[in-house]
Amino acid sequence: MTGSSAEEKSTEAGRDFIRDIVQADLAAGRHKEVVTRFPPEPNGYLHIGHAKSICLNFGVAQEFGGRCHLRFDDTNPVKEEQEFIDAIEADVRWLGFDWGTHLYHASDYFQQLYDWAEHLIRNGKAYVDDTPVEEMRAMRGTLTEAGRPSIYRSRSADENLDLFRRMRVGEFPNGARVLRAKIDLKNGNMNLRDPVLYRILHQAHPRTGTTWCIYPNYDFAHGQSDAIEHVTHSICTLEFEDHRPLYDWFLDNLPVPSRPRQYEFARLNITYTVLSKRFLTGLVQQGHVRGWDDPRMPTIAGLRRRGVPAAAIRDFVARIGLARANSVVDIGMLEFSIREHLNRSAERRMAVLRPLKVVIENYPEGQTEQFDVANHPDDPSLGTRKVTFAREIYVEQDDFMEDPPKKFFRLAPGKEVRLRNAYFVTCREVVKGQCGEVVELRCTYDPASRGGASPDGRKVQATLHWVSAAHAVPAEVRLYNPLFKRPDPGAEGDLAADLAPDSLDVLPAALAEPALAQAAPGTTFQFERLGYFAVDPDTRPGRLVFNRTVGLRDSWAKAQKG
RNA sequence: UGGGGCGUCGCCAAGUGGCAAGGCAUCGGAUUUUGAUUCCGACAUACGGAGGUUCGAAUCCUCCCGCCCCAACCA
Repeated sequence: MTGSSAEEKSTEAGRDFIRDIVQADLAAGRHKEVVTRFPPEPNGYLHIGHAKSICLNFGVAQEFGGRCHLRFDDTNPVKEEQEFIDAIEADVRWLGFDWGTHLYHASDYFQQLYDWAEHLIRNGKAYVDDTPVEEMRAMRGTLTEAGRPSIYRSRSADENLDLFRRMRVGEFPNGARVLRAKIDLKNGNMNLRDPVLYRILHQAHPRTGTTWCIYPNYDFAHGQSDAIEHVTHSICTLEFEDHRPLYDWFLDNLPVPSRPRQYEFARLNITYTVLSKRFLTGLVQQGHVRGWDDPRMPTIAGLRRRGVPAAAIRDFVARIGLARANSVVDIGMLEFSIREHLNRSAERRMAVLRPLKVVIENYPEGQTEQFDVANHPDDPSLGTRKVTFAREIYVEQDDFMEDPPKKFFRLAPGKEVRLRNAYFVTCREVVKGQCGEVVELRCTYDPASRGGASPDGRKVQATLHWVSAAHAVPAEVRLYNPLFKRPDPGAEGDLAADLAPDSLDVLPAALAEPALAQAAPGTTFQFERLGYFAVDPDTRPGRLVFNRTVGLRDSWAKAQKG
């Protein structure tokens, strides 16, 4: 990892309230070692919001010499799948974190949790309730009205035990009964109004198979799992704040081996982006995107395929900070971190997205020559490559205007520009097609400007990228725009209505310099003057496919719009 | 009208009684064979509002306003 990234600074000085708490706890001797955990539910792919949590949990453990567990919160087999488990592990690793031997699953603790449930029952703190779902919901009351007890609330411990055991062995169908904690039906906190602990689910589990037909829910599993693993700081997002009293209630009423504490932080939101697993799942299932790893997706897999370096994600997370206030981060922040890393690491190449043919009339027919070109302007260690020049080349359509405005520096009739690393050329003639469209430029070059140097000190206003017509290799280039057409998707109530129709723009006839022909999937380059592009896994021999990770900053384009 | 949180520059975010960090964005300017990068400079008399305590308040107190979360046998 290089340089002055926010990521590194954060390990030195960057404080946040979580790290303050951990440090204070360690200093006070409350724990001899900090233990955190990242607890994904394997019901979808990880997204950049999870990356914030991953960086936090693994980061804190790393910084304070503790450890971070990867624990799957796999308590709901109707939604969870092995594919997601595998993808999550791969994504966390790719992000650069290592849980060592500390891979756990809530399902590892099913027996212990079950025993603890019986413990509550024996102590009169849990009961089996036969009330149908609808009715139970109604009896829980509302935000302003207290709940009412079910007629089953006063069952004896023995009867509850008997019923619960029969639930376990599969005597009852789904939904017939649940196990509930007996807490306080009048509490202002809905989570304390006798929450459900176990439900009957005749459903095979990815890990425990058909061993169980009753499953604990989140509240009954999470805190106890933390306690079993001796997690010291259980960090989650704000919406779980109301669950903390319940989290603590279980720890208070069960013979758990340790006493973890829950802390909450504000989840990540990004403009033009939706970070809701439920919605992302819908995009995939309804075919709005090509899959979980579609480069338009804010998933870790999508960002990776798009060409975003893991270090850029970590850097982004470090830059946005951590707090308890809800906030929406400008997508530009993410783009900044991406450019920051790619600018340093990506080798430069030339590629033309929308080719416009140029014939250099005074360049001898059949002649070619090669230039040695630096792979990186600021990093000689990245070496050089050969770039072939010839009489017929292609430039970018955007780099020519027949009738340019005052500040347009690029090619225009009679104008001279530099071809990057090659020669100065002057546009002499514009060749048009049937409909008056520009199909070709006839130019002349100045042999004295070889290599792009100014022969007599004269200036050109622009330097253009180009490829040799005879040597370039064809490529498909995929440009991505935000998935949503407004910065606050869903603000009007309908997320789907805010989906942008033009989030994918495929350019099938791009041309890349030959040095790109063998580029391996996953590699990222800067196409000079255009942006950063990653080789897509769809690439096959003879068929290059690139994803635009992010464009270069473009003050010209900005001025045009303004 | 219940419970739990949160409000500091356009966007993140430090600050926890002593005279408002930093980053992104933006706007100038320098350098430049990428209108990129880099570099320099500008950018909150002001901390949701109103009172109060204090020599002194974003930081303490009171009231008010606004926003978010909670009524799954999801997590």
